[in-house]
Amino acid sequence: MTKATPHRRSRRQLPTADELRIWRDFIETAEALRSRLASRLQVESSLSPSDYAVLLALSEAQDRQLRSSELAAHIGWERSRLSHHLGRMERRGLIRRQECATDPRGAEVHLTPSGAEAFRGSTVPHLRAIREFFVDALTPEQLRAAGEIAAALRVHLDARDKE
Amino acid sequence: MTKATPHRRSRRQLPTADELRIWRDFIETAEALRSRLASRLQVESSLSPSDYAVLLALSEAQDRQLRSSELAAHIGWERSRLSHHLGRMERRGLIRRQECATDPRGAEVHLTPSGAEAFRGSTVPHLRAIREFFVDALTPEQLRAAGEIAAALRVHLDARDKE
DNA sequence: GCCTGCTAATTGACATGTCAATCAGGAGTG
DNA sequence: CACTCCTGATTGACATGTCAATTAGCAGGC
Repeated sequence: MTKATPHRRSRRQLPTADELRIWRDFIETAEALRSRLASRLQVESSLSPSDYAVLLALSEAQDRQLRSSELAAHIGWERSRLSHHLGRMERRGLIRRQECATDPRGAEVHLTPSGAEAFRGSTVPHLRAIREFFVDALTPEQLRAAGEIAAALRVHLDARDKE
Repeated sequence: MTKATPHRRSRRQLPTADELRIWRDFIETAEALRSRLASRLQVESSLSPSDYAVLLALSEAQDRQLRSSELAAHIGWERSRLSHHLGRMERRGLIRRQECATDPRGAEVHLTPSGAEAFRGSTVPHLRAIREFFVDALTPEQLRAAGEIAAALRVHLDARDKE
């Protein structure tokens, strides 16, 4: 698409060395954060961030249960990813799947008592790790800027989805 | 949380709802960016970002070869991850491993002509995607702030490594 | 020469993720 | 009802990553 020219840099050019360096710092740091948080949580609660996201959504849900597709939409996962992950979580006794009453094709995902317990136990360590690794590293202005940057990137990505 | 806080927030407290929202936006957006870039590159060049990182390091190396451990240090990977990845890349003909002349334990990783070719072909699409998904989404001030945020997070993480 | 311990790298088992294919049950149309 | 298409969800094959164990060779002390 030939777009009206931006007032800023030309959109056709490749990134400068500076821009590239920032990109690498940004993406590698985010990756390092993710991996650090994951290994911390693994030790402190035997849950991965993915487990946590699933359990969080279920905990907040009406009756502690959700249709599989609602759950997927809520946490923004592809269906097959969720299916595989639920299979693993079910084997570990964190959740249970049962046939949906209203639609025989569907599955209801239920939080088990053991899953609820694991979730409770991991909440504080999880939040503490986020503060420690992320919030404490930034000044209040940087934190605000981080939120704005994430929002801008998200909007831009979503916009490009539809084109 | 009603807190008459000093200049900085107390380090013991859990994150506020705002802080938590920013964290989630940040980490999920970074993840979305990574995945978007990966699938774009897969289509345009049949290389993953990991492949690209390995090929980039080798391309810049003296004689287009590196000791396996130097390569790992250069791109910041664990050894076993690199070993597995090199195995896959070797099967695809992108690199070649051969015994190191000076230390029989070591391996030299060489860029093959086919690997060099794949790398050349993927450079422009790669850079273009970075501009499109990342640089173009941000104002110059946001871009600068992103660099500073990444640096601050990195420093903080590294500092916590040593404690 | 023989231990002991260190370093380089690989391996195996397993967790996680993607993609394409599949299965089963609606739902609309003739 | 028969046909076709859509939707909900799972599955299998395979790519990727982590962790712990293993293989192999170097190096120092005795």
